[in-house]
Amino acid sequence: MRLATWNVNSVRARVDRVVAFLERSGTDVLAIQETKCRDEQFPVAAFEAAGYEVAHVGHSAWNGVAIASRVGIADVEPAFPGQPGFAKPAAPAPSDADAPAEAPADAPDESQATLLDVPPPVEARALGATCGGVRVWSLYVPHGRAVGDPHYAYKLAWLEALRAAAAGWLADDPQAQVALVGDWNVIPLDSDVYDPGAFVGHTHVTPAERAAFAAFADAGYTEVTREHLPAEHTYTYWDYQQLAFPRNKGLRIDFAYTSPAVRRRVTGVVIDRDERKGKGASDHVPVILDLADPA
DNA sequence: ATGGTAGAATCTCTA
Repeated sequence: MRLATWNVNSVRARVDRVVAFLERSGTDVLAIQETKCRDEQFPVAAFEAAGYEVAHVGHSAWNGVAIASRVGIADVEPAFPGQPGFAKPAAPAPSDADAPAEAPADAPDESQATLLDVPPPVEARALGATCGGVRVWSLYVPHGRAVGDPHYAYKLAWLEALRAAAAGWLADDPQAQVALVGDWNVIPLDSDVYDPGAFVGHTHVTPAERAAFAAFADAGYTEVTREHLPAEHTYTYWDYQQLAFPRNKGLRIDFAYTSPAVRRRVTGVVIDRDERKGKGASDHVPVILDLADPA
């Protein structure tokens, strides 16, 4: 079975390219990130015409994750258990000068009540489905924006919650076939970035992010793309700006953590670097795993 | 020349 993951940066803008990739590569299951559309906007027909079923979760023009499969798609979950939402920081309390003088002192504070009563919205960043016997999770880890930004704490909490869920799946069944694939928005090693100096003080490289990423190994998972492609400066993403791709100023941020039962089946990994070429490319390229039949 | 790209809810946000 051929299992791939690809942050496509808008599935509507790139549907022809994505379907062409599926057909050219012979991919059976594709985990897609950054679809940038709502469910009803997803171009399902083009995938179905090529022989793939699609599961998708998307709430807006941001985020959005999907799985396309030609080997079945079952038990779809639009989030992982315990997936945190992003809570906007509370607005600063109005000063005395701003408060209306006639407001009764015991008036209920509705904004505070809303913050307490409504859980933060869970973003469309994780979708699970069982395809060809493998529990596949298409993951779009929060970017973090900047160290110290509320989105940075959210990113760390999101990764830790995913790790806890994934550890639970293996505890329930040590033989479980699980693949956690996608855009992790973490640069695990200095050799995964064109110039570590360019990321000093930036997200993606902080010890906390790297520890959150490495914790999946402690939970029993193996990052099989590095296992099969250990060469330094093997990138999966090149920024659109500043001629990053022609200059090969890339990042390695798309990975596949697998359970032991899947790890044993991996016979090869390919990063489809050529997919970054030409007009209309995503800024990420597909990462492809070949899996032998289960023992 | 102090930007530079791309996609989307485009008098601007996100990456």
